[in-house]
Amino acid sequence: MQLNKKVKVEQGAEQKIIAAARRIFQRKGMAGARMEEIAAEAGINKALLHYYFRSKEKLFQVIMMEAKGQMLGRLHPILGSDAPLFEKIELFVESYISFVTENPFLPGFILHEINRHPEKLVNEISSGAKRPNLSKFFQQVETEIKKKNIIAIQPEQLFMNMLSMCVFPFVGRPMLQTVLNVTDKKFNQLLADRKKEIPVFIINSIKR
Amino acid sequence: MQLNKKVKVEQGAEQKIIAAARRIFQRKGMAGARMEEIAAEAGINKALLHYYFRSKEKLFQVIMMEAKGQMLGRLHPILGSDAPLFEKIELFVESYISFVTENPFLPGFILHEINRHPEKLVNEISSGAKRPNLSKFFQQVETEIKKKNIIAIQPEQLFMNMLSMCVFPFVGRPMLQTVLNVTDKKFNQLLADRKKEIPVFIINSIKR
DNA sequence: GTCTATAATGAGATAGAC
DNA sequence: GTCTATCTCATTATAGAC
Repeated sequence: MQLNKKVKVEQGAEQKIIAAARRIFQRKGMAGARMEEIAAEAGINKALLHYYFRSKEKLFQVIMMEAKGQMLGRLHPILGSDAPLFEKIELFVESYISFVTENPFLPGFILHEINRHPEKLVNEISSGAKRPNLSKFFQQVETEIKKKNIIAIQPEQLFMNMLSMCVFPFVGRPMLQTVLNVTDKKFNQLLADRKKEIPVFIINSIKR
Repeated sequence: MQLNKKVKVEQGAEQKIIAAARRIFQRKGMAGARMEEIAAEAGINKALLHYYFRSKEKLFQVIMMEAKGQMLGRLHPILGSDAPLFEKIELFVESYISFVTENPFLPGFILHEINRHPEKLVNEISSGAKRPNLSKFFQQVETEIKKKNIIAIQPEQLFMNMLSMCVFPFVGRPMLQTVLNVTDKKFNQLLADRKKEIPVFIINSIKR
């Protein structure tokens, strides 16, 4: 009895569609993506898209839900952990940059789509992923300030700085690379270096 | 002889169109924008758009060129000036945040559109604005490192950190505001505070 | 210059054969 | 399940009156 014979290497049509839709939607957004293009990318026919996912909107929802879950799902496990503050910062930066390196279009995609629909609040966060909770991290920051281990800083500002430095270089890559006038290779190296550089930069800034 | 009688308050159709196109394109992107919508926003007729600008593509080019010029044009005058490094950082952050506060959708717009067209290199930078030149700034950083006034840091990393912290909170506002769970008012306050907070954060980090 | 009406095209969705 | 052919509608673009 050999079940799932072709599941591994040669994925089913549904999975091929999702993979293709992910690539196209993330690069071009809902409005810019074409069902035709997604079908081609998946190596199948346009009609088949509608067979598996009734409409473009439905297919988009699948991709968007997955995306939000990935972006926000990483926050809580790390920031809510019991690791000491400096270690936590290192873990967070390392983890987030690794993730975005694998999914460079994901942040820009989410942000663009949210801007397009100011009405739909972001609150339906992946309608399943637990709402990110930063309170643990914030408390930790406050505690370290009281203990005079770090300088006074609003935890919100610290978090913004951290996330900004991790994510923006990916979202803004084309602009940055042009302005810095560096090759792909060199830019990739800069990005990789940031896993170590950002924690140092942050900790230098806040420690007493 | 009163020339330009109505130029001030009541702008001509062409200017009304550009202003409307700016708002719509920046929020929804090329693919998401509708000529109908731009016409309505400008308080005129759809056909008139085509009278002034032959096509949607042409109108888009106008807006995009302006946008790139604004984003990149601010770099050189500040970073290329003769101000001392720390002062320059303060000036840059102050100026860039002020500008993005006035044009919150501009960075996301440019970044999204560049992603949609990986083919067209960004090199045609506003086809008129002088190519941003960071060499002065970079030299200054190197000098201060040699003089042991600041710690060793790659100038590129410093610049990325600076720009990231200034721009990302605007691009990622919806996400950040959800995660931080704060009101519009509070978030605006955080953004305003950053004009002072970021320079302190950066200088704390790099100064010896 | 500005409008209304309409043509032309692009793209999502469905029908029906295999 | 998968395809080809087709329908339908939204949207860009033009024609032509005023």
